[in-house]
Amino acid sequence: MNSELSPVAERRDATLKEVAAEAGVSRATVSLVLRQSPLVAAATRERVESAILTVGYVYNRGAARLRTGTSGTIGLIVPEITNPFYAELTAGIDEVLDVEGRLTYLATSNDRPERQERFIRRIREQGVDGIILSAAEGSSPWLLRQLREWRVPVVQILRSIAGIDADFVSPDFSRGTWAAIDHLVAAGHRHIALMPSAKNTSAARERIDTFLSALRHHGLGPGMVTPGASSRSEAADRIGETLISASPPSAVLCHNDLLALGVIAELRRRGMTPGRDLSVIGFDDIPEAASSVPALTTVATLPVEVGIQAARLLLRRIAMPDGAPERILIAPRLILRET
Amino acid sequence: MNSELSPVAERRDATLKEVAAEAGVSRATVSLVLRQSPLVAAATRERVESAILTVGYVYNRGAARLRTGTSGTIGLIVPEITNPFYAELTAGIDEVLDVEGRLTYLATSNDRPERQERFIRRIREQGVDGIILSAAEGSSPWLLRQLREWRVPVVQILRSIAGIDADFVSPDFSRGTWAAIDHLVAAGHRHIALMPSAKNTSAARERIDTFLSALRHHGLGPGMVTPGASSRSEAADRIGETLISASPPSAVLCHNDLLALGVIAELRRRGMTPGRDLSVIGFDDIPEAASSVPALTTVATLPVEVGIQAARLLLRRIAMPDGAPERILIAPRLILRET
DNA sequence: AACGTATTTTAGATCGATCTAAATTCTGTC
DNA sequence: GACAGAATTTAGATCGATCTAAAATACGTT
Repeated sequence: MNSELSPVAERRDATLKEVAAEAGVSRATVSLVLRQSPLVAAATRERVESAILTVGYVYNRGAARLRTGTSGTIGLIVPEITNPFYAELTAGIDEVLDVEGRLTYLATSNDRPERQERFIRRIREQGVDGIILSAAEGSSPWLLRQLREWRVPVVQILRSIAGIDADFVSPDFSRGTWAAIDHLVAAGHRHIALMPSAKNTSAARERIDTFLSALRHHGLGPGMVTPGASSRSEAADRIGETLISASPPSAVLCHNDLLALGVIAELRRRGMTPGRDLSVIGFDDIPEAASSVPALTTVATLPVEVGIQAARLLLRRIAMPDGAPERILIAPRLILRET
Repeated sequence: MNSELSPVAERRDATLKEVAAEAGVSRATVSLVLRQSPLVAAATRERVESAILTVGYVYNRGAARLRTGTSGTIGLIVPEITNPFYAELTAGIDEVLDVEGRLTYLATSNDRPERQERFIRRIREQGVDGIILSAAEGSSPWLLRQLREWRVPVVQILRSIAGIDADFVSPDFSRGTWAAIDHLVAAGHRHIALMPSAKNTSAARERIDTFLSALRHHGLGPGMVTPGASSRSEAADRIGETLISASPPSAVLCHNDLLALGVIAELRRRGMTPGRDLSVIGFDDIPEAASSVPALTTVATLPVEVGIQAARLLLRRIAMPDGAPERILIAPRLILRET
């Protein structure tokens, strides 16, 4: 290298002012061109547009936000992005926002409320136009009230914080649970167990309640709920304990596919055949469900669709902050495979 | 409800000015308090801090960026978030940025360069401080040169655009490939195939080149490279075609675990035993690899670690824009299971 | 050519923070 | 109590856009 101290060029992006100078018009005119205003004459517009290219202009959205109050961004908070369900959901959201020209801030809360609140504070500082929230386990209802007071549009997904009538998009877990139980009962099962999530969320509680009602409706006793699990291996342990109990079930409905796959693995380890010795049904229909051996029977919850609907609802809410809250439930589909 | 037209309160967030009024000091002083300046007297600081709470102040980072030129955000571009590898990588990045107090814009390019460029333009308008990029297939080298000219710090991950000496973090695919081939050769295999990705990326080409060199090194002919695949089912088709060829291989190394799982599924469908009739090795060690039946032998590429290193490197680069480019390769681990 | 109307363009204030340079207040000393 | 020097506080300009209200220009009639 030649110059030892080569001073950083410190080239800042070109601004409106430079474009205006290049095109020989005022800043206000350039601004009008940028916003596609019909006010400006065709010839002027062309001159400005080529000036924009020659000076390499970059729109400064932060500066614009100062006046317009909108940033073109939204925040997405999920418990964990490594869960395939949330990954697909994120893809659905991204699809909608991309065509709308908006950007997404992503954060994973790891189900820790304080991390979630930290993130919310930060995106508020950035001036997000709205938030899609799958609340961390243990989030306080106070949080949602706070957000409402701040007038930040929020759409909740999958999990809803109790006691507040807010926008909400989710698979219809209740309907999915009914479908699974009806199917098992029709197949002759009389002793059915539920393996719930170890997490105490609205989505988990809803499934337990529905499970119990469905069994009662079919006249099948109080119903057996195993201890909760939150990973494959925990699910394997739980099903192991359950199988040696006094009256083991002939079918088990699991909170999600990961747990169901854990159950299957344990059955095979014990030389049992999933689908014959114990029927297993999961929730979600993650890619692995179709390709596992044996293939998993499951309730598909269509995460991409949930994401798309959530994004669309948020956009509507941003446009109409005082409209009535909506509740959108995506109908799940029972997918019969081998277990 | 009582008031039919309840006019939207249009309550904007409180600003520095209001805090200043409440605390009886100037805006400048409040600003100093916010930035933890040692200049301000303890008593004043306290007064300001309580004023901040009582008026419900929200820092406006957009306004600050106008003066400071930094936004506290970075952009992350991945081909697809639904790939478990990228999901874990994202989690690693998120972990680092959370403790650093920064926010992440997430976008998925779906391997479409125009979508990728659209996203880059948008985050530039927002003034991102840096970008972590896993370039879409077919990205032009021009893009990276452009970014450099714009002086946006960029760290590439996994895939690197040719011809430019830039910051790069990736699993050491070459080393992983050697480890897998050495293992197969030591196990007695003489006819080894590679099933590459259908995508033409640097990561794919590197694996093919290394595979060929490794075989040559072991004196095992030119080496057999099957047509590429990019999904489980494509992998199944490809391996089907390969098995009926004149001299079928006794082992196959796959571009990633998803392809390897597709291969295994096809073998089972044909009544063959993976690991005996055909050895199969994947790349990545996604969660499913450990739990599939039979469990998949694979080269673990430690996505979380890659994410963490990439985030740290980007932060270093933002702090020192003109430092020498770094290349960080994460050593993979061969995990022997049943295939 | 003069006039009224319609079309374009612009000057200057503004959004909410930071920065600079200067003003103010506080200390300790004599 | 006056003064130098340190510690604290502040007025006002500034970042890059948008907005308002007014100015400049063009156009069609008579």
